[in-house]
Amino acid sequence: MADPVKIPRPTLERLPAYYQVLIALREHGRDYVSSRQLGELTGLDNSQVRKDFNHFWSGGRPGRGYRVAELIGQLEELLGLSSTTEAVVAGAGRLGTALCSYPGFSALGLRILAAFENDSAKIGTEVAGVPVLDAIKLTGLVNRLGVRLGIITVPPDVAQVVADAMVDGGIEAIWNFAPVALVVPDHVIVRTEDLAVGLLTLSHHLKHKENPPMSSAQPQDA
Amino acid sequence: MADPVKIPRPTLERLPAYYQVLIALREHGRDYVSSRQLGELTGLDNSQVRKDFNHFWSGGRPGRGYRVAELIGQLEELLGLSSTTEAVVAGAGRLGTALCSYPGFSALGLRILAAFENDSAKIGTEVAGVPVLDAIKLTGLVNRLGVRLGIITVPPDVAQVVADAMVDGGIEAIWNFAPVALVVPDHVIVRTEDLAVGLLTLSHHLKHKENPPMSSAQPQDA
DNA sequence: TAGATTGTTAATCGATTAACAATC
DNA sequence: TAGATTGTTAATCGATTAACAATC
Repeated sequence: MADPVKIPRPTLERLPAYYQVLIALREHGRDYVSSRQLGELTGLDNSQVRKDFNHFWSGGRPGRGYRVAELIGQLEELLGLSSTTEAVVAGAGRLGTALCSYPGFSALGLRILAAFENDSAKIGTEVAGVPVLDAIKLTGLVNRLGVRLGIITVPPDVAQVVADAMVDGGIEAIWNFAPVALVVPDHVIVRTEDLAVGLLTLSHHLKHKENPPMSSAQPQDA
Repeated sequence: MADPVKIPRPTLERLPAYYQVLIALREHGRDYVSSRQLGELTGLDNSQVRKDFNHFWSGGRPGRGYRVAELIGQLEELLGLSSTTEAVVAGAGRLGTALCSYPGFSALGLRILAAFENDSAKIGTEVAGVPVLDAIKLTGLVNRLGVRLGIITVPPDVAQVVADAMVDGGIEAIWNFAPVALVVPDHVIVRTEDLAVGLLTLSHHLKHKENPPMSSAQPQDA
């Protein structure tokens, strides 16, 4: 396991894009891919592609490029896709259920064990095979099963309470979809997925029509 | 309107956080706020807070700070919140309907006019007051109403087709929730909201438990 | 006035891009 | 071998942080 890998955040956030492109390349039967091709496919500089990979791996073959299967394996190892991550969802509203049934997650190694709700009408039902349980059971179940990741899709005003319950149960990472800054102990990591950021970025660009925001990649065919 | 404002992306992405905190401060009846307080509330450096604001406004009062109401007004103007942005959603699945009923959007000036679907069972229904229409009508309606923003929540394999239909209708900005890189003309801006990025970032951190990802702000009370 | 906090310049830090010798 | 592409160092660029005179 010994893994002192320290990846810069910008690099880390680009890795999923490489991963998706590589999966597609593998499906097309491609054996090797060069940093230049990968750069075209993701809209990134080829020099940056090489630099990104070299943060965790230097297995490219000069003159040939990277072996697709090998690179995928490295990324899966690094990103934790080689093992399953179990998670619980707090909130079985529209967003919560959308996440429970999001098809891409299983391929990314995410397994949602249960959703938690206050609304008694929903308790006892199932969403896409995920049982909806009473919110008061959250801490206990998380603790008992040793779940490390909690996903929050409840309204903003109760998000902190839910986060506290998760932390009590031993959750180590929180994926927060409520637009609030959560207060958690230092050992717990939080990633807030604030839709307002995306929306406001777009409406700002719409208003001052000029340079585009991120991810306007111009992929070409492989 | 004359607005040659050129805001660096990192700054632009922090503005929504300031905005949310400011709204909360206004509700608490606060008149003034300093860059130091704002920094504590958002987890950012106070120097950075001032620098961010000075990209578009230098209306702070030395010795006092920023007038909350005034700053909110500036942000609303800059981010395009002072006017409504009309949008359509392609895909009335769980994620599409979740977005249609997302309560925070109206406060951000977003108005979803319609959702579009292929599934005839859903066509003709309503989601949170938003009519679900036949997908073949997308281009026509977008064109007729002059809608500028399109939101894509369809499965990855049809996302490009949907994007093309939007572009044909005259859409200028696409908020893409499908994990694919869309190919669009230069004048159309795309923001892809890829959940894989968030998930993989978290699972990576979980695996190599170390420094936390973004937005672990430690807000204090105002 | 004295104290606080701004706007802005300068110093630091880190990330991106360019360049190229090493090597398949 | 000749051609291609890597890994890595150096150069550039831009963003963050520190510092402070101006000013309310």
